[in-house]
Amino acid sequence: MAEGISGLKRTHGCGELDAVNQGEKVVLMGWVQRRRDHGGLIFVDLRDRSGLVQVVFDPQISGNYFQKAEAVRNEYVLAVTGQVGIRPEGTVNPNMATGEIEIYAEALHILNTSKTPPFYIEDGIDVDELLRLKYRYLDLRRPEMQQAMIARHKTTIAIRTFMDEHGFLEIETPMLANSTPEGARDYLVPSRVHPGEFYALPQSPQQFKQILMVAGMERYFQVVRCFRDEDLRADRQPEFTQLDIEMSFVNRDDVLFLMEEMTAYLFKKVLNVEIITPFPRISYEEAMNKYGSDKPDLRFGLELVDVADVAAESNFQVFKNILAAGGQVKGINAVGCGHYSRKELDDLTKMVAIYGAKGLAWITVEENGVKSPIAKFFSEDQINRLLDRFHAQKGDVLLFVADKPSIVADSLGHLRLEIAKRQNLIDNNMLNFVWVVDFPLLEFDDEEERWVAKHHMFTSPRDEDLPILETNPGQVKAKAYDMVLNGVEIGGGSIRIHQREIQERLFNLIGFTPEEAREKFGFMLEAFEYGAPPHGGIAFGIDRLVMLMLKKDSIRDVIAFPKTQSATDLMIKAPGPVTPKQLRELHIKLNMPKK
RNA sequence: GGAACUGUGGUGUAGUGGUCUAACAUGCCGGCCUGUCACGCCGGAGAUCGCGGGUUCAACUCCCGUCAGUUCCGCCA
Repeated sequence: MAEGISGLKRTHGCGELDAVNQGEKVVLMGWVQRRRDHGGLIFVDLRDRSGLVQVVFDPQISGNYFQKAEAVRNEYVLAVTGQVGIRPEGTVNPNMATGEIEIYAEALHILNTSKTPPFYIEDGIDVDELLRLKYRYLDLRRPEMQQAMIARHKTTIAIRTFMDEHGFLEIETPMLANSTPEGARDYLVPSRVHPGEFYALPQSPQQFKQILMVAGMERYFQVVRCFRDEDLRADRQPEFTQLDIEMSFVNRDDVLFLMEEMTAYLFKKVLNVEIITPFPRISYEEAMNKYGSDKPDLRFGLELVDVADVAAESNFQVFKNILAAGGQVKGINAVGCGHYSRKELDDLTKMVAIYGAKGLAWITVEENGVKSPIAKFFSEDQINRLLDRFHAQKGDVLLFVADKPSIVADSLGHLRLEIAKRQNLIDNNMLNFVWVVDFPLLEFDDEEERWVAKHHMFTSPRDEDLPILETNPGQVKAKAYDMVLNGVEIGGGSIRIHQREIQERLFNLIGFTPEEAREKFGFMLEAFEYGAPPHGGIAFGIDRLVMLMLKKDSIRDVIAFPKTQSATDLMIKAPGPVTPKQLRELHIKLNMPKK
């Protein structure tokens, strides 16, 4: 049934046509979106990447091709030859970009037939993710997915243009690299030539880009795939694309200013949106204190407020005990949630329990006074001070969590987001950029009982903190920075260590023996002795960036072939078994758990 | 490693222990129709209710296990 394309040359995209093309003879090629057979007249909406156009089969004009059009079904691939015409009075479709015109078909070639697809190819479908991923080639035919791929393409093109214009070189770094200590699990690749040895797919080209600075490349970037063998989330895939950047002879602000300029350029090029620069900066400490998060969403208020002083004066033993043990008592004002039922408050309690909070105390502000299970532990004056501090009005409810600082921040930080969502406090059209700076260099890992790098171990401490590096590691701040958009971390980087002596001190601090340091990073320590320039950089998550640009909820919607939460590809069925021969060549013997 | 939600014709859903011999919409197939655009009208086909076990006189429905998808916690320098 399918016919060849011989002698036919496509003249236009379906969506490119317009009233100005009236009278033109065109050849269109595309897929059948829908067929409406009226017996004596057949309409076919033909779709290609550019859009839709209505094709009319009329026996007077189409002759024998009319009978052929009767056999056409959804997703058939057609070549239509015909004339562009203005639609008759009263038949214009204002919902269609090409609704003023239609194509009077003079010839029809069926280039291919199609089975009935498992789901209809249109935007806004409500279909199981499993089906979409199994039939990804059909899912990707949907206009919104095509738009996502186009936006992604525009983003990377704009990145390359901007970087080129600012003196950056795109340099490729190896995919087959080494497993590194710290950080995420590596994807390993067995070496056939070196039995028992493995490459690792890069989690990021961190070391290579720093070596490129030592190598005098001065300004490097790369749009690069990175791999992390960790569990997935809506915004985390095992392989993801990073815009990796490194620059020599710069300080922190040089990097921040240039990256703001680049971000504004991208949003202008891709979305035609003006971004105001410079972006506000907020310290890690302030972000954690006010928003309970190192990636605060500043599109709304609902700041966290410390009430330790009032709690300490009260008779509420639960709060007092936690404070005595070094904990915090903080709260937020859930504005307008005063009507919440006991059940709704219990649901919020369950929500904060996810983040480790053992309870949620509440004070509801009513017409005359407050209602609260904990009010009896507070004097009237103490209650009034609390209400003042939160600017609480009638109809509000104050929500408190008392626990160790990390749990208070985590639970109230998420509660803040939840209340904002419920109360519709988030303007979906707002683009709120912020730099989070002055991260701690290190954090203490309770499990391993040692200091670990918060960003990574090549991040430079602030110069003024160098003297206390060994004596008070917890107080040392890093020359690190994250770019946050609407509460999502889209980029992170730092000024790096470029001196062997400081790098060795850091390795030592995080518990590397000199032997381990030499074994894993000897090449870097050595390179630093050959005139390493001061340098720093940043890496952006392109998937997340495009996701936010397009207001999608998952990076899967901006990745052509993403994986499911269990890290499988449902279309190609990866991962899969390999043959015994392949295993033998790799000197690998499987040791599977017995079922 | 853990928690929650979901799984019923191709698709999306309804059905919470017994006329369920599984309903509705859409899609699909056939017929009619020259201005539709989610075309309309008439007719038809299509489901061992994810899989395995258990409880019960009786299970789509309750219980246990398991698989898959999603969201989240841990994890993600």
